[in-house]
Amino acid sequence: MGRHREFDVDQALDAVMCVFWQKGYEGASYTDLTRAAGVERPALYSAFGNKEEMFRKALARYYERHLDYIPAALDLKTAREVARHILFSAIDLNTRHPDHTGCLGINGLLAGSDEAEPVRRMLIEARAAGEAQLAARFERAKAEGDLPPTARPEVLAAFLLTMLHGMAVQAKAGFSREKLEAIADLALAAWPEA
Amino acid sequence: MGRHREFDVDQALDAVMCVFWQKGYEGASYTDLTRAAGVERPALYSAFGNKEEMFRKALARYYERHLDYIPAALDLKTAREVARHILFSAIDLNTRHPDHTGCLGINGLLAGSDEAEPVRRMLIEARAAGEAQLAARFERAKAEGDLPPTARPEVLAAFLLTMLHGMAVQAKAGFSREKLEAIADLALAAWPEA
DNA sequence: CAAATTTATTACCAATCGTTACGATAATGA
DNA sequence: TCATTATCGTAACGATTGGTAATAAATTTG
Repeated sequence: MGRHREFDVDQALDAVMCVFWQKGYEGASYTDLTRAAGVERPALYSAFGNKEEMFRKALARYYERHLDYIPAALDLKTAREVARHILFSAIDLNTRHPDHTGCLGINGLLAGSDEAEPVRRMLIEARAAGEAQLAARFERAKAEGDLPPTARPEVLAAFLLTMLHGMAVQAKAGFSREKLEAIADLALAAWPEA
Repeated sequence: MGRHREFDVDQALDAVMCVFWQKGYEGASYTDLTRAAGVERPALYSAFGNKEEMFRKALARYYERHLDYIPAALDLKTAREVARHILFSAIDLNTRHPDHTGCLGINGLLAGSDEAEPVRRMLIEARAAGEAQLAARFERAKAEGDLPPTARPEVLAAFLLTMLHGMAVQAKAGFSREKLEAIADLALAAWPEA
């Protein structure tokens, strides 16, 4: 019963996700968001809740649509393949869209007013969850003899994420895909051999 | 002639620098800045100009007070020593102050509204200048036989900065100094030997 | 001491922030 | 057809944003 929605909620969520991607959480105003979604303000509220919940939904979509290369990478055979796949997939993600470079999960993490701290914590926790997945995968690789006994899985996971986030920063600073790929190759040179 | 300033301009600049460090450019409001500086709003304007100019001055101070380890590192004997010194100095800087972790030069770089784009460009240019210095230093190292003939100085500089900025992100996410040091050691393992 | 000049304080400005009443509109069920 | 129900766009809310006039206080110069 009642009137039907005139806009596509999924499409609107994609649009606001891109705005958050480009400008971060606080940098994205409702004026930006409504313009991108092609929908007036109250429609966004009824569909997604307030700004923080809308960001949370956009972040979830980002993980499932654009960070799906991470679970895919975890299924690869060796730790090195996992690392290589993640690095180069991230480079592609960080540079493919010229109007929103870098990583949505990082762009809003570094700074913000006190009001935005719940969002920053949300991003920090999401990052930590990914790190834990990686560490577990490398732990398994070590047990399987795929990494040397001296390898420290949690350090390898942290190192890989550091490269990832560093490249996200460089991408925001305008680095080309080729330059990032050269960096990733250098990082892989530090990867321990079985 | 005229009345004297009742507050220490240098001290006030240090205070606002810390606020920018913690919250980024847009995340720092004048309410935050005046409270930190212990000075009313018009006094900040008369001393530093508007917010953007104040940030520029704070950034300049940050470079000369906290990023002075970079020019110092450039004078070291070998490229590896340069890299090592920069990495570990950055870790110290990123973790020494619990209330403003990470790097001021990065925290405001990733995201922001359209209004803040001049500041983002300012930070991007400052980053690029540092990268150019590093690349020149490693070029020299290659000429001096300190790096192998196959080494690519500009890639090494970019790699080092990627690690630096990645660690700045991790520091914002709460990484400990010990964890960052383990990561830095791993990065140095990728460094080419002469 | 008086004039001149600079700073400090208070109060205010227009604009924008995130959020929400409200009445009009459209689709359903009786 | 008519009442009900949900969504629409408009327009406004109070709070806060960066930025200033206006005035009081303080110090130097004549």
